[in-house]
Amino acid sequence: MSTSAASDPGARTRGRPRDPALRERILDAAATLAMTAGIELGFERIAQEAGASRTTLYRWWDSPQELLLDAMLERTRWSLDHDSEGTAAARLRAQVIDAVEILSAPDTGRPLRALAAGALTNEKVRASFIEHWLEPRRAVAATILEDGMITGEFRQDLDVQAVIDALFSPIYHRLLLTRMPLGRNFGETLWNLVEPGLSPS
Amino acid sequence: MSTSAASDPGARTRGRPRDPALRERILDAAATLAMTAGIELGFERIAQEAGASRTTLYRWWDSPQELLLDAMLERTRWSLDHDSEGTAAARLRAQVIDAVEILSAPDTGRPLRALAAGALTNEKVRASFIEHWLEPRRAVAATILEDGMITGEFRQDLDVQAVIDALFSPIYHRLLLTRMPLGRNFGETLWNLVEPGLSPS
Amino acid sequence: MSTSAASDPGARTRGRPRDPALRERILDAAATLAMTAGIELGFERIAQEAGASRTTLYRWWDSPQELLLDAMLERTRWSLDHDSEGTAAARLRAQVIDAVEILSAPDTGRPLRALAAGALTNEKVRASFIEHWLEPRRAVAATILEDGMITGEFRQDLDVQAVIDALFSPIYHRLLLTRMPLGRNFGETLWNLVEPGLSPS
Amino acid sequence: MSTSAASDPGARTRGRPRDPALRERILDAAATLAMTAGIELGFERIAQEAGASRTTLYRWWDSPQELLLDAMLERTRWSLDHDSEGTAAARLRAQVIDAVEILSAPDTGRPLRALAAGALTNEKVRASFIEHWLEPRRAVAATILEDGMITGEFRQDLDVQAVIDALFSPIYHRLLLTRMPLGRNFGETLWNLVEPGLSPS
DNA sequence: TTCTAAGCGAGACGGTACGTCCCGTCTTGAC
DNA sequence: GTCAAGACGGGACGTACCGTCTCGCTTAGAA
Repeated sequence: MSTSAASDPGARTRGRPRDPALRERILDAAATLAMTAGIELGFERIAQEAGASRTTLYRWWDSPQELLLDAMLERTRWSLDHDSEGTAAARLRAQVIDAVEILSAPDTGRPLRALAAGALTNEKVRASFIEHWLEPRRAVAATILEDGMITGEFRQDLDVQAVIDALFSPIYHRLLLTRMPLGRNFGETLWNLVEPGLSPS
Repeated sequence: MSTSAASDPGARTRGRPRDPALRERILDAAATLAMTAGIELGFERIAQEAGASRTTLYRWWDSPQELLLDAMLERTRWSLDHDSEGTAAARLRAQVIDAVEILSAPDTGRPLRALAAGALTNEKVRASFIEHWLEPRRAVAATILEDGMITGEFRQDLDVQAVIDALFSPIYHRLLLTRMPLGRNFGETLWNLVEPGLSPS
Repeated sequence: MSTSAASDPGARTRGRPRDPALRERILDAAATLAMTAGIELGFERIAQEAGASRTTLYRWWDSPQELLLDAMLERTRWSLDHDSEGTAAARLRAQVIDAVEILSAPDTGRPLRALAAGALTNEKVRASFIEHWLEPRRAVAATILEDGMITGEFRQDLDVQAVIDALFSPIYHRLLLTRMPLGRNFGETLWNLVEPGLSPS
Repeated sequence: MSTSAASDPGARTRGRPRDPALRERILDAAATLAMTAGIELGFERIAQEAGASRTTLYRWWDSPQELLLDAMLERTRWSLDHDSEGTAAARLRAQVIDAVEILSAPDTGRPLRALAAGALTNEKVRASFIEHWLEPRRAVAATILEDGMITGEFRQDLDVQAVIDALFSPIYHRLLLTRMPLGRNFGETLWNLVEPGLSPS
């Protein structure tokens, strides 16, 4: 149910059609609540905030966090598109810096905390979160890394996943747990630290 | 109240003294539940498991997660002691490998997930978790790094906190979110990746 | 909420309609418990006895005693109807004897004790108890008394409320506090005692 | 334990003697609380108010209400002494008027409500209440009535207990349940109403 | 003086009921 | 078929007292 945003356009169904505006209101409400209020996200509150019925939420989503994930996915298009020009190093560096920038913004970072909390609590949420949020972004980085390995810009024997972990997980770590400053330069610091390990010989 | 494990030895108080065996039973119950069952940790279940009264738990802890943190702190002494011999690099490398080892063990990793979930939900839990779990371990690594910087083994201009993030947060990331394999070699891979960024020029 | 037994017949409301059978089961449970067990009446036990959820009781009543009052009001129609034939004296006398009879029956008297205990503890219960239980019955007696005063059967200067007190409060007193025998003749004794004070000159 | 105010004077016991001042403070606290606050009387609050330990209260009384009864008995000596001069009618009339006066005073009436509530809830309290409070006062009235019956001032066939009920229970009824005005004249009204039923033929 | 019994305060502990919150399911009527 | 409204069972929460207990300190008479 969740994250199946599209209702197949050709599907001519009987009965009252789903209200698209309502869906938007619900997603908005979830995003707003996740940003302003704390972590406590429940169908009850979202429904109230959206002026919708709780029943409706249950019809379309299995948990508030999956709902929130839908909201986040529609509202944050970050770093799924990227330049294909320049060196692999430059492109990867830009990715890291972008990530810091976006995750430090409250309207992305805050809901992400709620999402992460959900992922830790609920296995299904975790799977969705990885599949629809983390993995697509890791894939972009992976592509760049593999490009660089092919062109010889990077070492041939890199463990791609480990590199991605080293570059990006510190950002999530600071956002979610330590709350250390996520300033502009943190991305650069991180890159400078890991970059030497990428170059050949 | 929580994490104030210290039993003031000279404190001759009036009133019935606290039952130490009971405390142990409770901490055990929490640790066990956190390892076997899922994340859902509640005073109700812990009390039942420990054969204690729910009221008693409320008397001593503010939340199940703080209770669990106490249990973890008493049961996991990991990496607060470390050799002071060998090169800084070797000692730091050992730290990373140790961390992987211990966090991948179920009786540490599982409760840690519950703890992290609590930290994301409850600000007070987060503070305690950082103060009593994360920070002491980061401090050890920080000391080694600073040693290496003084002896010239590492670059002078390292951002110590960022280095620690790069080395350790990937482990937590895999444990908590991606659940990618946390095998023996992951520590080494990580170290090999970051190490070049530590050496001077 | 309480004692608003009225089901507005025309009220076509949206939402799932209230289950009338459930309501009956709850009232029955309360009445039964109040009769058999002691005074300790709690939502917990009533819910269990009725096979209902505690939440449901809270939805409809503010206290177990108000619930019980509802039950009593629906089950005891005593002395709200009365003959309008015969002398005022005869009718009043019948009222008193009736009262003794009914209050000495366990299925009315026992719950009434619980109700009175509630009325002493909880101001709201007291108000309801007076409004819905005591007052309507006093009103009947008052009407008879006033009839008699108009026709000259009784003295003109009677303090109606005081007469009612003298005639009926001894019954409650015996039921609730002294537990002295509430036999058939007690009503007659009482009547014979007070009656001389009612006649003119 | 309760209502055994006197420590047998000859009893020379070992050990620390009971602190009489403390006992007074506790009784005072109970009386004060019963007068000002509502009905909710508990050992917890009394102990706090009296600056005593809860344990101490449990040592000496079985329930807060029994404690309160002790307090009332020591503080209210009402109508246990009475004139033995004048006609029986005059003396009985004075008794009724006195009762109204005293029960309408807040420092007697309010605690009495708490006491009555306890009597309805707890069988032991009820027994004590009747034995030490109600019965002694009824006995005085009974004596007067019997005097009058012997002298021929009253009818020979009176049901003494019923007469007492008719005269006094309305006062308790108003105090405890209806809260109708308990003014000066209520006693007289009551007397005037019942008195005709007492005189011979 | 020392011993011993009791009074007393402090506080731990198990336990019960409370009233609330949110959850997930259901049943209805309206669109 | 969608949606709002709302009843219902259920579980956990955090709190308030309750009654019992185990301490240590104190106060006395008895040995």
